Amino acid sequence: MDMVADLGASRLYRAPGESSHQQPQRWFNAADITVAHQSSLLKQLNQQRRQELFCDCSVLVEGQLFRAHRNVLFASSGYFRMLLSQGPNGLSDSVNATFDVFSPETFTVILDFIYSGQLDLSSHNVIEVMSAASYLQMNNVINYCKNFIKSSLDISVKDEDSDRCLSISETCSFTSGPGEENSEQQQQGPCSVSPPPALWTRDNSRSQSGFIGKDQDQEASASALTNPNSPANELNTEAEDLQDPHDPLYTLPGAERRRGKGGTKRRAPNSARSNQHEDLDIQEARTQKAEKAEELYATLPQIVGVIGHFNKDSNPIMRFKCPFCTHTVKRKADLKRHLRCHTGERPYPCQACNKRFTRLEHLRSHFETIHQARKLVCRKCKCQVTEETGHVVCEGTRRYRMCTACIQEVGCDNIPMDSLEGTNEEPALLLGVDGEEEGDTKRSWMVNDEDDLAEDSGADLIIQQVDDSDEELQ
DNA sequence: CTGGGGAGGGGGCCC
DNA sequence: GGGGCCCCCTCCCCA
Repeated sequence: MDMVADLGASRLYRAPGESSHQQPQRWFNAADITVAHQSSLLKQLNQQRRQELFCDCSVLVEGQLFRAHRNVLFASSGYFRMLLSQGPNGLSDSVNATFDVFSPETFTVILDFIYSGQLDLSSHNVIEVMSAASYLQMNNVINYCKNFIKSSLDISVKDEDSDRCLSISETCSFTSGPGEENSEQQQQGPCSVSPPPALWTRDNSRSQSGFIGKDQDQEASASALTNPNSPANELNTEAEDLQDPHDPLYTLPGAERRRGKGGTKRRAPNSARSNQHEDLDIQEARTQKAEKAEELYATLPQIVGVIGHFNKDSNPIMRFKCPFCTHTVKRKADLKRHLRCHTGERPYPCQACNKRFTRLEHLRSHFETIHQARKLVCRKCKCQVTEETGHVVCEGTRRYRMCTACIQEVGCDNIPMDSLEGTNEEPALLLGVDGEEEGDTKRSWMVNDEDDLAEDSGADLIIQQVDDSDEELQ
């Protein structure tokens, strides 16, 4: 094979047996050759695995036996790296691993990915695959799952792009590195100088550039897949790598909040309603988000239970692991609560300012602080006031208290005072999902305290605990 | 630029 | 399992 051109890092080679005067010439890129070789090697290893040739590692998943090569597992999974490196060097005996925290079907997907670079994800298996990948410390698989979920749920991007909203029921298949499909594409001609990007193939044949190009994160991820030196492609050896806060793919809704909080805060409560179309889009997106979050929750119980810790008697303690991060909790209910920070679900809207919250207690706290002026502290001089001395001042939907002295100092004319005494206005209500008043339990934090509320009852404020879909209908 | 305070969010845990 | 409380942390605003 003659080297005919040197394009820096990318060298071109002429195919064997072809002279320079033969037409048409077939040029080979050095990267193409590498990729083709990797593909061929992986294929070979996969064949050996299927024929159980040279397999020196047995993995038992819920009673089903998988045979594999320990060096392949070692190179692919931080868990196996840890497991295999604990054994004596030069071990000739086969190594066994047993798992009960994920299903054989899930491990099949993982193993197929290890040996082919293709990850068969669907809405039905993505959570379980992600959880298993997290357990096995396979960062690249986690990232693919994140991308899949991100594109399906569109959970972490506030500006919902309807073009990118994929149906979660669609099946998706990722190809990483030198897969068969890749190599086919690469041999299309001499023009392919750079390595082909990772394939994102979907049933509806969404164009890869169209999808990836809209999101730099995804683009980075795609290039990382093809670049063996990319940090995202490096195999994880550190536990903390599982949730890298600097990982561009790991955009927590919480992080989004922190970045965008100021903007949201500055926005007038009703400004969002200025554009009816925008409103409808947001409502539609919220409905989708809530539905998909529900679908996500529905898949959880079978996969998140892991035994990760031991108590003082060395008995295992069951903990529930978040499929999105390394966080574990004792109770499934706590996990469900935690998951809201990943799904972006905010089921508790404040009817006074439309702000939404992940928890009822946060809504309550917000309402009491912002709209009820429950704090018996003068906002100006911070002195303690009473129901009598602390006059409630209205500022839009916001209310706070000021002492008599501060009010006189500022000047009564400048302050919109709350005309509470003798008002006939409706007290604040907490309504149920269907718009009816809820029982005493849920009303207690707002309505039972009639004495406190008497002063604030001028607010025609209604708080509803509704789910998204209900709210959209209003 | 910096520190304090307000507001919001998340985790642990009890009822 | 849900509700609620407490605590801590982060972010933003403002003086």
